[in-house]
Amino acid sequence: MPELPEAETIVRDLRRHVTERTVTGLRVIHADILAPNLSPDDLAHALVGRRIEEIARRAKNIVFRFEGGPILVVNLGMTGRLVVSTAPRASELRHVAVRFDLDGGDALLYDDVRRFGRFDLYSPEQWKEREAEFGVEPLSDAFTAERLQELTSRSRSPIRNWLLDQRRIAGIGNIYANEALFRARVHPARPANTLTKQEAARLRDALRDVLREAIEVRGTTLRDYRDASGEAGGFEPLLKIYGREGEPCPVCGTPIERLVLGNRSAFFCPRCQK
DNA sequence: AACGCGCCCTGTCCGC
DNA sequence: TGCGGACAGGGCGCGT
Repeated sequence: MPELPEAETIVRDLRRHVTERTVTGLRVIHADILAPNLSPDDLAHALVGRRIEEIARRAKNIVFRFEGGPILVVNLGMTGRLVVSTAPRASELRHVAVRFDLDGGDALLYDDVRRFGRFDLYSPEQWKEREAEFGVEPLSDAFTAERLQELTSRSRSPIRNWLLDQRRIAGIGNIYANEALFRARVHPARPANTLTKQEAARLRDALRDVLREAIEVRGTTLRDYRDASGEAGGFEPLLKIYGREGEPCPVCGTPIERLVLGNRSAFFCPRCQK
């Protein structure tokens, strides 16, 4: 997915549309997106008749807190969408996996072509435990240059791979990892523990800048991502490096190159990124 | 224990 | 027009 900015956009949209609403019915069309220990009946029993009290984001997850305690955590995988049924674009959904009927007559739809997404149900205690496994939120005050330097110093992984591990920094995916490394002028294959203090500081700032800018324009749509109204995000034209193999580097004009790290593409300028 | 890899699944695009 | 292969915002479980 949907990385941090896209999940954040959806959370903000859903807060307006479905907070304080009660789930009056629930239909699971594709049960394979449910966690292995979770049946459609379990989900319905836990949530039907309950009011959504709060919607939040943690890493790339969308967290629904229901009255009385149950917490539904939705990870959108690569192609998951959460769209309100009254949006004009809702009729374009072709792969609805779960439908939440809401008081008032409309519904919240979960659509997912590839079905890599996942629904998990937790008690507050269980979620507290699970949540602790995620790393620092990059937009929080806790994410300082010193913290990043300290974290990177303990790994020899290529920095692009390192950034994708949700247990270290939460919410970074392949697009924003590549964009931030370009802005920080750090080569994606650099072992994490070789970053200098200055490079770590630049990377910290670059991550925060790119995530904030992407949230500002409601995320990046390459193919599948949509907000809660079914609309595309606006950051794709603002990508400087991701998906731009062969195009001139926007800084120096050198053709952008692609390499594969850990089975995923990394894009970089061979001249700007050391 | 940390890291890399293959896999889950469907759709699209590109070259032949 | 059809077909095979590569590739896609993620994350888990496995083996080393």
